[in-house]
Amino acid sequence: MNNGRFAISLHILTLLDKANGEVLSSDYIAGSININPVLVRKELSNLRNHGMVLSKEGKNGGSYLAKSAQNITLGEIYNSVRQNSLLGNLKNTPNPQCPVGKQINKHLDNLYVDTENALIRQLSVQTLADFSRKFD
Amino acid sequence: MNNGRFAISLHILTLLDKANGEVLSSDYIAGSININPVLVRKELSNLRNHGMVLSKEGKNGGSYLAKSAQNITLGEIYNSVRQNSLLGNLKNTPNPQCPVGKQINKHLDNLYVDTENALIRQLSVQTLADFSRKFD
DNA sequence: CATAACTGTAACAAATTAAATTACATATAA
DNA sequence: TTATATGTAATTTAATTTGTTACAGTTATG
Repeated sequence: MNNGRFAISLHILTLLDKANGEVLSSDYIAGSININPVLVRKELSNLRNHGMVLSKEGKNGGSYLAKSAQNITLGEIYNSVRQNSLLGNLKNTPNPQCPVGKQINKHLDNLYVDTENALIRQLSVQTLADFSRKFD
Repeated sequence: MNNGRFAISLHILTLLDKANGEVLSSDYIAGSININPVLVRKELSNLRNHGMVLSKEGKNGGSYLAKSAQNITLGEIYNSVRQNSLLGNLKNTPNPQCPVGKQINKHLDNLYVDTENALIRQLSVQTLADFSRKFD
C-alpha cells in the first residue's frame, strides 16, 4: 500500500545534497532516477511543502536543499510521503454483526500506529547526510 | 507497496482463535471480513504453508489454528504475507551513468532491511493471543 | 453409494492505483 | 524577445489488486 515515493524523494534529496547548493533541474533529476520529470516536479512540490527543498523558477532554475542534510532525518522524509497505512487497509467494511468484524478496524488502527512509530523511530536514526555519505 | 493481506490474515487468525478449535468455513470467514471466499481460501493456503493453520476438506470442513495463539506472533504473520519491500521500490532501473543512480538501489536495500527488521521486532512483541484478547 | 457441502486452484474480469504523458500558463536569465 | 525552466491540471496507459466464475477433488451423512 505504498508506492515508490519514499525512494524517489530520497533519491532526489541525495542528488541535491551532492550538488552542494547548485540547483538541479527536474529533467536532470529525472534522468538519474529514470522516471518522468513531471513526477519529479510533483515530489519536489511535496518536499517544498515540507520545508526540505527550495526551487527557483525560470531559465537556469532548479531546486536545492532548503536546509542542511544533517538536519533532515529519513523519518522526516518518510513522514512527508506517507499517505495510507503502512500495513494495508481493507476497503470493505467488515461485518458489524460479527464481534470480530465490528471491532477489528479499531484494533488494527492502534496496532498500525505503534508499528509505524517504531518504523519512524528507526528511520530517524539516520540523516540525509548519513545516507548521502554512503555514496562514493 | 503492501496490500490488505496482513489485515486479512490477522482477521482470519483472530476468528480462528475465537472459534476455539472448531473449524470455520471460508464462507463464514469471508462473511466476517466482507471479502470474496476465494480470497480467504488463498490466504488460508498461505497461512497453512507457514504452519499457522490446518484445514479439513469435504463436508463440514473448514480451518483451525495449527498451534496455540500464544505461539503465533504478529511478526510471524507479517513475515508470511510480506512480498515486496516495505517502503516501495522503483521499477525503473536508475541511471547507471550517475554516481547516485548507480548505487542507490544497494543503499536503499540495506536501509529497507534495517527498517523492516525494526518493524518486525515491534510486531513480534505481540502474539495473536494478545491481539485476540482485545476483543470483547 | 449418491448427494450435499466443503476445500483447492486456475483462469479470467473488473476495479483501483500508480506512473507516464501531454499540454500549457508562468517565471526568469541572457 | 527568446530559450529554458518550473508548476500544475488533465488525460492516458500500465500495473496491481481484488473479485468472480468454474470446476475438480474430498468427505460426512442419509
